[in-house]
Amino acid sequence: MTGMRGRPRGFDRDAALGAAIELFWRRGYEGTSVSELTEAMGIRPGSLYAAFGDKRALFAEVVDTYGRSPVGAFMAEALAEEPTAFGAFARILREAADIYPDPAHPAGCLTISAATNVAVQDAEVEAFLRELRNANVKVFRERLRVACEGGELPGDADVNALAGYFAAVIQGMSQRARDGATREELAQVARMAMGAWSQCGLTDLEEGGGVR
Amino acid sequence: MTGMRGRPRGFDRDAALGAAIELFWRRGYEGTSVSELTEAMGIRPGSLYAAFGDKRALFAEVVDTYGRSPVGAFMAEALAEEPTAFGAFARILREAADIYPDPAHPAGCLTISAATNVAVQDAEVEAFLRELRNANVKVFRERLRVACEGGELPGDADVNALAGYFAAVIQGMSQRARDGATREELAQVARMAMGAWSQCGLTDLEEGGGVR
DNA sequence: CGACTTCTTGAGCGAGCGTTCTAGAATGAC
DNA sequence: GTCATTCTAGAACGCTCGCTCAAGAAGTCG
Repeated sequence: MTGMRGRPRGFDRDAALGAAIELFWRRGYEGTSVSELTEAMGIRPGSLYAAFGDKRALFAEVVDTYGRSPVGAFMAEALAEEPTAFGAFARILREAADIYPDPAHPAGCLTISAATNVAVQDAEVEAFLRELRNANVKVFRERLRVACEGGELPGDADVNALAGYFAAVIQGMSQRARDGATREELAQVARMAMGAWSQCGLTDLEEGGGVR
Repeated sequence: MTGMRGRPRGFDRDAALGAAIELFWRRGYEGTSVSELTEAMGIRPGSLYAAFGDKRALFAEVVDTYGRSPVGAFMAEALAEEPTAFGAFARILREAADIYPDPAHPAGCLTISAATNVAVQDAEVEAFLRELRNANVKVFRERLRVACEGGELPGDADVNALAGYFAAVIQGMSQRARDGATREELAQVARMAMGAWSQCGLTDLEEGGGVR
């Protein structure tokens, strides 16, 4: 009962997982086939299923591992470390503009890209992805609520709308990065997006005529 | 050489196309199988291939038809009809908040949903979808350029960034609608998004310390 | 040394994919 | 009527999918 018994694994599990991350990041959940995975990971299907379960479980582990990586966790870190909500969201947008187009890895955010995928047949995976999306919005909302209670935002600020707004912008930045937007363009988008901060759902700029 | 020869078509082509639109709108390109299509359209595969070509051609026709429909053309109409760029984009956002969550049809924008799909295996379809996305940004950019030349915007306004910004927000609104966001939430998002207008890439709100 | 356990290999499973084929049915032209 | 043409119905094509299985290889145990 000392060392583990049986034939030892013949490949580096972490390296194989890294290859899976890269592949899922680039091509999404359903866009990546098991045979592509086994080829990229350098193993045979039997080994994949023995080491990771099935494709769904592997994807879940990929998302989890990515979320703990420096690139994947930058939002959570900003929300936790910045003293003000304004500082946190400004930093998130600024860093997203740096990270998303970085050629060192596939463009955009793995989580957002995977979660944005609308072609998912598998109902369980679809629910999983929807949870990923809404979890992000929920975290934003919570941070904004704290800002309201702390007095940084007016007590009647619409945290729902602000959270939805930032989620939308960030997701859009990820997609724009995938479509080839440069770091400079994304930085500008980030700067403009923070312009909404001064509004907080208070100002009413309805104008331009009553079409519809 | 008078009437068309051969056995006449036994189904309503427009109605069948409408069913295909509904299906592609809900489930995306790759999420919709030909057998699902034939069932929803009430025809057999042979009839589908005879009338529409193949799945790709059918999808292209779906996108085109949707783009000419009132719901699909609201952006182009706003850009063409509103005298100011501000009015056009404000109207686009306002109408998107109305249309995207409308339960009369699948949530969000067919074009954006389909184009956002990252799981597309077929390289040609992927290129087609990318073009759809970038065409939108391009149209925005052009309208903003006109606004610069007309004096509505400062001549050195960053039309690239503004166009990318609005594209990102609108895409995010479509996705939020698909995730169940209400008309009210989207209307708030739209209002906030227009707050960026006053900036036009001039203001610099870099602050919050030099983390990163 | 076996006995036991675990991993690897490679073939192959059933199901679904997009698509095509064959037969026959329904029309206009002559 | 007969022919050419066009559509319909249904079976089936080849392919890929995610996944499994049987056999053997490579270790730790006693």
